Amino acid sequence: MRLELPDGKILALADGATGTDAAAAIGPGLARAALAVKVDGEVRDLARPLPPSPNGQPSRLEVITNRSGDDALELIRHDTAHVLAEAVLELYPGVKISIGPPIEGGFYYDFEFPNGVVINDEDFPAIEARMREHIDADEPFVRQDVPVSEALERFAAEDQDYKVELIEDLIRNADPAHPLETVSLYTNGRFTDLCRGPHSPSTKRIKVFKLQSVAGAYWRGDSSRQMLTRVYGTAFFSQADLEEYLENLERARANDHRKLGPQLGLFTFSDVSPGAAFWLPRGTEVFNELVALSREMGRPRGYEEVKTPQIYDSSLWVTSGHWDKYRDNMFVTEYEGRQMAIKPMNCPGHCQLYSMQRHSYRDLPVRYWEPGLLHRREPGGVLHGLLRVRHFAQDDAHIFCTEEQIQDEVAGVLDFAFATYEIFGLDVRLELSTRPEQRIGADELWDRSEAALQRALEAQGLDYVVHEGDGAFYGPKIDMHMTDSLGRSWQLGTCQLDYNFPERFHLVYTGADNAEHQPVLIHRALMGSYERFIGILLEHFGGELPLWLAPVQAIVLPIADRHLDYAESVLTRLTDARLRAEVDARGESVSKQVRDAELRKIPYLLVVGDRELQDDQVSLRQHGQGDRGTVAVDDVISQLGRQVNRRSRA
RNA sequence: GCCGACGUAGCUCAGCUGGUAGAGCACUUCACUCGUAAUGAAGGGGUCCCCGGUUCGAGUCCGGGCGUCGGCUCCA
Repeated sequence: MRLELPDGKILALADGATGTDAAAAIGPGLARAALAVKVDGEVRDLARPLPPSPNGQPSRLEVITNRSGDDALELIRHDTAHVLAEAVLELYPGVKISIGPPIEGGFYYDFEFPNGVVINDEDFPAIEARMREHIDADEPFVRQDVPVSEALERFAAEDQDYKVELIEDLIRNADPAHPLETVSLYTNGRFTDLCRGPHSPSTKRIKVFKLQSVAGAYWRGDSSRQMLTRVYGTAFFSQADLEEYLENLERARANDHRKLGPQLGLFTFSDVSPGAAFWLPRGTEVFNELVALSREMGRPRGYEEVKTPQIYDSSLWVTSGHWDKYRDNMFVTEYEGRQMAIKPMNCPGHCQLYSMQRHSYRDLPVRYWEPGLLHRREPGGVLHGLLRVRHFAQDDAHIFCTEEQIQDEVAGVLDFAFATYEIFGLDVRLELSTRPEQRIGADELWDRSEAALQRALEAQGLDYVVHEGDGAFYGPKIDMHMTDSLGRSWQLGTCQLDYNFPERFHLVYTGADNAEHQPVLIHRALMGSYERFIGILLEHFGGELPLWLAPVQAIVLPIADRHLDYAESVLTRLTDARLRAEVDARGESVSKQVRDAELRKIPYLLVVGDRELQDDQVSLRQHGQGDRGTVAVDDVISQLGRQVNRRSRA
């Protein structure tokens, strides 16, 4: 067989040659360092025969070593997961093992511990020590392809119910034309696991590893099933790499908005209202700037601001379908014998508002925008700083349009979204979510809606992934996602196409034919919730918000008390120019004032002393950039003003 | 909601095996009036998350609740 190496050379080997043979043929050093081979993109064990190339062309072959980056890390992390299971089985007799894949940054393994056994991170040292023994023992990973019946018997005999279930599912899900005959098992030491592979040659290839945390995780991700104990860990080829990884994690934690927010005096939380932020004056400034941005950008795009009630009769929620599907997640109240609910979303209110007017086709699209306050009864376990709250405001709009206008409107929403994200330099990922199992409306309407959204995405040549079944109960949607400081993904914007609410609310417009027609509804939010958006922004900027958004844009630092009057006069001029500024009047040393202002990440520090006072100047210092020299007060004001007006990011 | 951990001053944390609470920062006052990342001294400040229990005695042990954190499930 012929193989093409990364440098373009062609390697000829006998048929049936293994990955080991290939590595050895290239060089003895490589053979020693080899962990696996990658053939036409598929990572395979060294010991396995290389697959015949599909079309007579040479297969592309790459030998994976510890310098192969993620491919190599994934291998040893998967190896480490096996060693973890091996150690846990020995230390906790009766434990049932389920699955243990490599993941971004590490691996996990899920266990069911025997009754009454609870483990936590205090148990890690003992488990790690046992793992270390197996690694030092240099146990080879041996692959065996065995008949399914044999595998089933084996795991049933060991009471490994989860493995039995996995094999049974593999059998069930196999292509009927090619029923499953064998499954692969990997053995290292006395431990054998059902596993697709691949693995490195032996446990000795794991250099450094660390168990990180335990967590609960449902078997097969199904909340109606057994909760297992998941142990997370990671592995690297060197101690230095591990340490760098841990330091990065630590740094990311410093950028956590839950830390930055209170630190910068933006918001806090209190037990008296879990899941709802208390916005301090500085945070409220930031919040209001974002609302102003939405308003300012929406106006020329034809959005009209409206205000709708917070609390509605349950009949409205029955009409919208929320009463059936989401009542448990709404705050319900009652007075004067009427059942009421606080709005968890704005759409029913906007539909109600639309329905109370007459609309001509000439008026469409109607675009109602409202930075509406919403409350959702989120279960306690899901709350997360500003990113998942019970009380929040959305930059929510509802577009009522004709079917012919859908393409343009969705395109307009996407343009608006990208224009917004561009201001902050945010990269978003697009997801198209299609009809969920629990839904309202005819399938034919869903067909049209999904197709329309897909066309809009493709017309603009945008990259997106499809999430089957993740749509809203009333329509499919395009979601825009961002990642937080710890790599978790959060939805910001959404654009949802809905034929259902217009029908349920009997929405109409008068067409050119003087007959009544039903409009289509587009739900959209771009920042998502202002709360979540601020959380993401704080992490994105590491707390160093751009000048236009900074809660305090400039602080005047008097060198001595005799400069206080001058400092105050500079402050007045800054404030008159609509800049958010302060004077540090504490009488501390300049060094101390500078330090504190830098820690508060205030963009500009204006130091004033005898020299500046004389010439109507300030000594300008920019956050993180140091001294910028002496500048006339008027120049500072106009310079900052320009920067604010441009909403520049620098 | 589920699994695990945690909950001490505004913040960050210390408080060993139960004997009635401590530091740094912040804050107040006084002195210093200072030229770009911490001037010094003194002082005020705590239902040790809440409710029960064990005990002569609970911040510390036990049970329940609430909240937070890490995950899982969910997220209109």
